[in-house]
Amino acid sequence: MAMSDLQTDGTELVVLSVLAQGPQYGYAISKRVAALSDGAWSIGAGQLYPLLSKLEKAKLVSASWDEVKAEGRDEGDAGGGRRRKWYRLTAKGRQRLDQRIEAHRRATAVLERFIGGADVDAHGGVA
Amino acid sequence: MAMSDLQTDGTELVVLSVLAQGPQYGYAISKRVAALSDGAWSIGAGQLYPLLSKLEKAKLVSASWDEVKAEGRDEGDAGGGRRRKWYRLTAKGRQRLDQRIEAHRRATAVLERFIGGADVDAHGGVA
DNA sequence: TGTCGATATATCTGCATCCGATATATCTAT
DNA sequence: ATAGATATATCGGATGCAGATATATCGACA
Repeated sequence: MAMSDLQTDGTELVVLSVLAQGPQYGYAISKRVAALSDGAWSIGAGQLYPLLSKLEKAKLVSASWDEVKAEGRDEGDAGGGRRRKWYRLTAKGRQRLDQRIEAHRRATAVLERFIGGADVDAHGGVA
Repeated sequence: MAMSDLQTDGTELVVLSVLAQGPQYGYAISKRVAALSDGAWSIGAGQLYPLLSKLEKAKLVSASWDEVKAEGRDEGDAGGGRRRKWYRLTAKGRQRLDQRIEAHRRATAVLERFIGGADVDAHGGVA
């Protein structure tokens, strides 16, 4: 296992986490990421949709287009455009998420060993 | 700022951390990473040397070849091959390391918000 | 003496990912 | 009518990862 545990698709972990809180459609996912991170993170469309496709092919999520009420729309949702594709986590996706969370915690713990050593001002000469 | 804060060269952070504990040459750095991570991580030569070159060009580290004692070698070092290139952290490199550490801590804190939500079994149907 | 494995540095290259740009279309508000 | 937000999707340049390859020295063992 190479160093890449630190990174290997951090986006996947975040998207899977959002989906663990309930079904969402793509655009809402990107908004949720921005909101939960206070604008610090953003997932662009060019990254999100390929990722969702990949997750769908891997059966980590299942997807379905919603019924479009062309007119009507009596409900109070001020919501936007139609043609929404909803994604929900599969059991397999939930397992993957748990794996990724555990891998992340392990990687963070290991990294702390490196950082901990570096935090202390323990070096001699600085050129 | 995109999601890539989570990753953006985790290798650089690790190498800089190792160098913060004192000057090292390339091969020793890769061994130290393996040792400190209990073999969980490894930095291949194909990744390490280009990175060290990059860090040197960016003046984050300074490098110098050691004097080779062709014969002699009275000291007790059982050490291996010659032609060692030693790297040491510069002041600029130390600053970069501190930045990277802080960025990592921020990113980890944000990620915990996502994971924290996902940790709780708070989703409805699993397909 | 001869060969093997470890030490040591370095480049090349295939693959995947990141993410800005582009395309299309609908809905809301002014 | 026009602009901006909503919504999905693909393309392509830039970058990074990591295995393969190349070269050379040193210690150990038969």
